[in-house]
Amino acid sequence: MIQKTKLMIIHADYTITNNSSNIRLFGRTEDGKSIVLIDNTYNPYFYAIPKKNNNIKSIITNLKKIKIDNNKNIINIKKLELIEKIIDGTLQKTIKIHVQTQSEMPKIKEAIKYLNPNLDLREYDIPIHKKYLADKNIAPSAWYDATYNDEKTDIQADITGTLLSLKHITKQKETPKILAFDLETIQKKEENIIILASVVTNTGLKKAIAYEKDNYKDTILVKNEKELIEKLESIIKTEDPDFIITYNGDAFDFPVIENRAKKLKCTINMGRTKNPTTNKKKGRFVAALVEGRGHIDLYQFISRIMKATITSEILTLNAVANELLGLQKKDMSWEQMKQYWAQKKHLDKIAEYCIHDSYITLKLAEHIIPNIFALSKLTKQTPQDVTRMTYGQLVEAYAINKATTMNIIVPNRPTSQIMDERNLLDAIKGAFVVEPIPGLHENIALFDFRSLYPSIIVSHNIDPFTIKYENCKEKVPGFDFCFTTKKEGFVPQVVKDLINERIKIKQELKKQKKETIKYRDLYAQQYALKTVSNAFYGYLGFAASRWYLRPCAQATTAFGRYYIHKIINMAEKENFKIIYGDTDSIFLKTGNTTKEKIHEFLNNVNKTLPGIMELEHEGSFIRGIFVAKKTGIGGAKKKYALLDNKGNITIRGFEQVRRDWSPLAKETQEKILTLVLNNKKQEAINYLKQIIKDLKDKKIKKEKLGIYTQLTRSVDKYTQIGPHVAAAKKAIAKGVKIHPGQTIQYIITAGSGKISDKAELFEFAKTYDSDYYLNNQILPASMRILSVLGITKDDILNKGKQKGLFGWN
DNA sequence: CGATCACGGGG
DNA sequence: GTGTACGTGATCG
Repeated sequence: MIQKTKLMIIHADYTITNNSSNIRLFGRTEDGKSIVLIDNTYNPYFYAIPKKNNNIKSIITNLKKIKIDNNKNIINIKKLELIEKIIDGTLQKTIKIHVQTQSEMPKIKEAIKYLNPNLDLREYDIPIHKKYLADKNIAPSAWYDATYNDEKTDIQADITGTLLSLKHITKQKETPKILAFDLETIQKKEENIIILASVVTNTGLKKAIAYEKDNYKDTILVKNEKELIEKLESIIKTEDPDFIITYNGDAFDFPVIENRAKKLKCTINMGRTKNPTTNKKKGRFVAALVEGRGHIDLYQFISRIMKATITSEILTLNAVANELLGLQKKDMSWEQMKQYWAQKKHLDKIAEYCIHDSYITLKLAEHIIPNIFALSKLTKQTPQDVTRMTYGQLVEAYAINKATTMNIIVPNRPTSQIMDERNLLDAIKGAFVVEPIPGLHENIALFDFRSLYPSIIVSHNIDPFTIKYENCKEKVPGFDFCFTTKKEGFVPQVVKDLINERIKIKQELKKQKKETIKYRDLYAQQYALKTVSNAFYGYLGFAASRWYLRPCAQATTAFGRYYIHKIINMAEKENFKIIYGDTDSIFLKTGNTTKEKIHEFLNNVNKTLPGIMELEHEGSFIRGIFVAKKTGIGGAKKKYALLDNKGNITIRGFEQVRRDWSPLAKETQEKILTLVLNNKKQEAINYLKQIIKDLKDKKIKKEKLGIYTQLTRSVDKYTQIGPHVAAAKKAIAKGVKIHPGQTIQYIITAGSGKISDKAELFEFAKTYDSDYYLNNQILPASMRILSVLGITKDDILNKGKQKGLFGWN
């Protein structure tokens, strides 16, 4: 029976059943029902472009004859069409080749290549469901009016059916059902075993699952770990969320579940289809994909996309939730949890901790999902895909969609050979960098170009089909070519649309009240537009790019260097001192300059800039510390810390917060940085001296000196014996069992020889090596900051002035 | 010095 | 679904 509904599409994929192609659209209806609509009318296709002088008719006749014997199944081309497409800027006759299923595509492609090697094959390397969304102009996470035929399938959903039609509608409210879960684990032998889990939904569920008894709140007690996993699965199935949310679930929670499920002999399926949940390799990462729902791993999205706008240097759940929401995790250290579990005490505290983690993850998802949806709509990728895409991939998806609507054939992905060739070329000359003047500076103004590279691409019409090598009025600085402004190129056109759309939305944004849904969504939209337009330049010069346009990338950075130079010259004329400049931003020492003067400077600069280019006053700071780059050639590293008049500290590049540093080194660096930025230089020095004294007097607690490092393999597989390997080897000799993948804690003990000679497992360490912790941990971490204030190691160690304050030798 | 190994997130 | 993706610092040899 023909039915009608309004639905929000949350996920899409492609399957082959009974040798026919199915696009599955998963969604949620207006009245909260889960729905799956299947489109079985769409067949995969690709293009074959004949050479200009080829006889197209005879090519088509030959193609029609293709018959491949594939295990008694005869494969042939389903349909051939002769159409016109834009290829390399001009309209050309093109053969569109439809096939039955994606799996037949490579075989037919082979056959065509064999029969007619001159044909240029295109668009065979775009996943089918992505092509479908581009062709039909369907955006996931948007709302549609659908008509469908009611039909039963084996997919778990309130409504299933065959899609008849789909029409986009505007709808403001988007409230998908989301569920966050979290695991607590303990390392046992080579494995992480699950001790507790928690689930929180945006419809009010808040539960922990445990299998050891205690006085819990909001906790379901099951018999064992296996039942815990099964309970988690069954809760997810009953709750039937559109999105499963985790924080680092790709790399941790899902692989742990998969491993344990295998060991405990149960299969795990959190999805809507009959296929089990799998962890798929994607390059050096693993993605945990749940069929029929989206698995959104917030960490993936934050570390790839939102990192650029987050001030925190570390991206732990605690740091990110604290910055974006003001929420913090409950206080419980890793060691503490291990102890509770070993003693089977305070397990209720672990449950509380775990529920709170899920809760924070859910709140973070509610905050971030508008951004994910906006990017999803813009690039027509599913939210699940968007959260795992890099900038380059987002640009590529956007460009593929644009090309499709403009009747342009998408260039192929480069072969690995071509990529190697591209990588062998000299690196494209990058941005201009003014080395920072090291030290503590007062009254700093930060200026940056609004979307420098996109605005250069548009203002100078940078595109492969607008390049001119003759009759140039204004050449690209340092190159012998220019770009004609007579006709607009594909790249500038696409980038201009993105920029104009963003300007429109930002104007609309001004009219809206903050804290409203409308405001939130518009903000997310402009953020998505900014994300994609800013990434365009990088994509032009990226070796794996379908639109690899080396001269265009070169021209873009050349103009970038030209304009930043120009600003610097203008600033110097105004007697502003340049503290640091990089790519699109400069830090100026403003001294006693008034706000008016600063704005006058800004206006003067902007009058000289062409097209849509614009310099902005990003902010002023009362104090900042800048560090010269440590070594050699290449781009300078961003390394500075700033303090604004509200007491906010922005830190860039002091990324020493790693687990292979001792807590003492981390704490000391943090403390010193805060003191220095608050103009308490002497206190910082005193603090450091006190730490050093305590270290020498053996007053430092052992816990502050432990260093965590993972053994990635068994100890006999190492060619280089580092401290962690040496410590492990000694422990094994004493009968301790250490497994590959285990993270060990060690201490550098007193003694002589190499560092690794002195490394002992935490539990065996009776002493510590003050010199090591001083010279290899505390001093490097602290001096990175103090040295820019002109303080030397000798000043700290009181060398040369009075001999050994605490009797070093 | 170059080669090797680890970090990131999670627990 | 054909993506084997980074960029940087510490220690060994």
